[in-house]
Amino acid sequence: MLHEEVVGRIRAILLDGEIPPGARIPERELCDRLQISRTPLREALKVLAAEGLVHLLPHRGSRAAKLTDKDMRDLFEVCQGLEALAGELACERITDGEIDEIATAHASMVQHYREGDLIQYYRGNRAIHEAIVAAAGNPVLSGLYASVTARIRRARYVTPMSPQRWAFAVSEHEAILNALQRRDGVGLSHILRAHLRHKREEVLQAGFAETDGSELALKIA
Amino acid sequence: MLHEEVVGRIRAILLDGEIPPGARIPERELCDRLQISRTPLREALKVLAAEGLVHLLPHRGSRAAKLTDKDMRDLFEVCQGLEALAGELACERITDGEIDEIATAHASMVQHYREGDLIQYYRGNRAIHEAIVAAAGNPVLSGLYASVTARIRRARYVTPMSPQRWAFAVSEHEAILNALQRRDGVGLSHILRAHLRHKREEVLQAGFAETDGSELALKIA
DNA sequence: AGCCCTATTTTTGCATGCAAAATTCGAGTA
DNA sequence: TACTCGAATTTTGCATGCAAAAATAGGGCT
Repeated sequence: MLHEEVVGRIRAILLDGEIPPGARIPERELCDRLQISRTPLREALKVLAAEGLVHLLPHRGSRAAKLTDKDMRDLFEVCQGLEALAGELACERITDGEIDEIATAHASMVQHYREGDLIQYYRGNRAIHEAIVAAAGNPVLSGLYASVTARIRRARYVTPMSPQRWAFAVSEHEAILNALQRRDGVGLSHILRAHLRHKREEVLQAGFAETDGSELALKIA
Repeated sequence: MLHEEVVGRIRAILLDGEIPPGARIPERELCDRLQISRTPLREALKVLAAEGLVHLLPHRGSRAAKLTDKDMRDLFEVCQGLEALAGELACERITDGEIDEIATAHASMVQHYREGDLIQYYRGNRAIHEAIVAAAGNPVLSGLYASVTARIRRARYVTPMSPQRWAFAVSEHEAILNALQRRDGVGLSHILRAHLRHKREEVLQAGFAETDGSELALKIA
């Protein structure tokens, strides 16, 4: 198994919440599961620590990172900046074909909205945001965006929405598509920022800051 | 020696160009120099690879990353976005005391300009940009900024400037300080973007894309 | 019982060793 | 001389083992 694959698999385990935020990362257990020894596992953990997904405590092992409200706010803030930049750049560089693809994805997402399928709606939603970032044609930007969005993915794409809020989010997406089709970079960047600001308020209001295992147990109980 | 220290020291070696871009990273030699074994060294190299400072080639070791013109453009583009965001946030959050500190740093930088001391000018310049980012009060942003700017540091703060260009850069900095003092976030973000765009054009025009050891040898010869 | 101090166990962090892959070197050929 | 093919050497990637630190358990004390 390649180094990048190890990193990817552990990342997935963390993002899925299989190891809940704040919980200790069972080194030995992961070694057994991934069929690797401690050396490559620990290499991967250090990389994930640099990404912010893992906290390393000297001589005390590693824990799945736990996001506070402040972390969440900071991450959304940066995400707004990155998507705004991506929107502007995308409008300069996107091809007609790519716009058509996004329009198709948009239509499909709206269909899921009409059907009330939140899971599929979120899936399409995320694909659109990622397509816009990809259209910016800047791999550095794509990389930072991937790293930042990974950390807020669950909050962003799991939080339930009120019918009003959902309807409004869809209308924002209409505006996003529209600005993209007009290649209005400044307009698109403003809409994206507002769109994400709203999402952030929603997430924080829902109290989605991550808890450690014990608090989680309390919440579930 | 702590893990973070190992990463830091290797990063410094790479940023100083002691191991030139494109050159092979001599594992054994670094082990001797840092007085550590291969295990912690390799952990650090994987982290630096995730940061983009090192390229890992499976079964072929690691090399100091080499920036192409495109990489440089992409990095500056993202840097523009990050500084613009930082400028807006800073105007919302910066204290009067912090503004005074930046004003002092600015005055000192202008003095270095008058004295024609480019090295000291760049040092002060960098301190101001970093202070603005710090004033944004967003550690996630600060982290990404640090990582992006590290990669373009040499290009950004080493390229010589024509007298006209230097004078203009100073005038841009006057405007930056002014916007900050007026807490004009939108204005500041525009100035910062333009400022960085000009710097990027300058750097690319100077042909600062990084070369590998052999090309470097040719340039020096 | 509650608390603290010590002995045992577990876990961490790193050096080392070994198999596999890649690179280098050299002999043989054209 | 230039080139190719193959053996020797070096380097990489990982499993393992060991010393040090931390967590845990247990016994004695108040």
